Amino acid sequence: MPEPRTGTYHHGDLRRACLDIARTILDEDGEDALSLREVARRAGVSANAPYRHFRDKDALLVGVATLGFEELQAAMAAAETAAAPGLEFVALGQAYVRYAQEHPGLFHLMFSHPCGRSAPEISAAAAGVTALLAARVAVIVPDESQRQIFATGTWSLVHGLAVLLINDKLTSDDPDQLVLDTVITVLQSSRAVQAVGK
Amino acid sequence: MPEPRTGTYHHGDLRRACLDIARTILDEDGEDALSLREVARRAGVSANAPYRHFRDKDALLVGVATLGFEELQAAMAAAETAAAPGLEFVALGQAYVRYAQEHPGLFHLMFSHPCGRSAPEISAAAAGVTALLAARVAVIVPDESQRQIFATGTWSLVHGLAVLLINDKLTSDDPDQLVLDTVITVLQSSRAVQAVGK
DNA sequence: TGTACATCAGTGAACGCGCGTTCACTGATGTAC
DNA sequence: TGTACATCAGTGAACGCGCGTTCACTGATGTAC
Repeated sequence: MPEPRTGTYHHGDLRRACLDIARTILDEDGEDALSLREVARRAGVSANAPYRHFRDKDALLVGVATLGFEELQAAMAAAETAAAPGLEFVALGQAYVRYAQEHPGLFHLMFSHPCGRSAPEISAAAAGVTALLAARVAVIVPDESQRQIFATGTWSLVHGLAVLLINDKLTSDDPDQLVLDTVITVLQSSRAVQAVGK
Repeated sequence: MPEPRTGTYHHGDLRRACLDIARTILDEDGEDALSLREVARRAGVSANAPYRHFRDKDALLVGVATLGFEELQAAMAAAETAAAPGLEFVALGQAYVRYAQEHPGLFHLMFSHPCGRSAPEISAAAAGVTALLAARVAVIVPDESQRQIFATGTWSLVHGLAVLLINDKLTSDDPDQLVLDTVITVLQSSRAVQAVGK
């Protein structure tokens, strides 16, 4: 990571700086406050310097969203590794919700911005997250025919929690516990399904 | 519903017209396309005529979001009434997801716009929806201590499905079936929990 | 090692745009007498 | 029933703003010889 050589004409790593600044703006002031000009301003650079690194505003957004998915995946993977045996899946969900709460603006951009519908870069990064979930589901749901619906259901559950918490539609002083309680309910159901299956 | 008297200076019911037009813009062109000026334009009225009916742009948004919650509640109530015995809860979820898919822009405004955080009008309308869910939960989950977590979990699940479907993160050619499958999974869990409780 | 030159990453001024909002106004409506 | 007048719901022009983006430019960097 090349430190910006102060005093020089060139910035050092303006692309990276723009991405970081955009993240900060998103989380602190929300999507409406995120403009290319504001990013340039905070980077201490002229209004169109970012155009050397991003074709247009959308390209910046795509970059930030992609970064977000990669970070989310890393956070989830770390939580899964650190989890107590048997609680890996719950840990994934908790990390997911935690990330959303720590980066509400970014999370919103990642999942709700129109640019995410067309950018393959974002889709690829998002696929990393879902793959992580799918792998864990494969471990805890032996019945293959149940896996897809279980994965979709739990992902939706956790995503719904994240979104509702972010938007103050749900309040909890202990989101980790909330994820645990709700996900455990579904986990029990999966055992019930297996029992029924026998 | 007073029809606009064509040819007269006065519009008839500009307030209502603005709300309807705003809804349409939201669903057809998204939140970014929704401006007071565009609403006025489509209503065939001068740019500041809406100010006779809304203090500012936020007031219009609050009005639209409130309308949305009332409509959502009505749609859910109707679905609940029409449902086959035992499937009322699933019907509520299906109606919820269906409404989201039919009105993606509006749904997004209702749940994700900052103005929703401060407007008591919106909170009140949203409470109507959650009350509907809570009432049904009370019927199907006899164990009172389980009700809250069950209500939160299922709401999140259904909300997550809605959001992910709207944003193309999940694809399904039969959303009703998807809701049924995922919610049923949780319903089975509730029976499992009851069984365990005995 | 030194120099010429292509390329890269910035600058600063300017563009047109649509927006929210305000102003002074006027035509339409409805009510008191 | 007719009229004076207050009020309501519009008009049209204008404001300042920040935005995305483009232009012609220049200083810094790195490479070929």
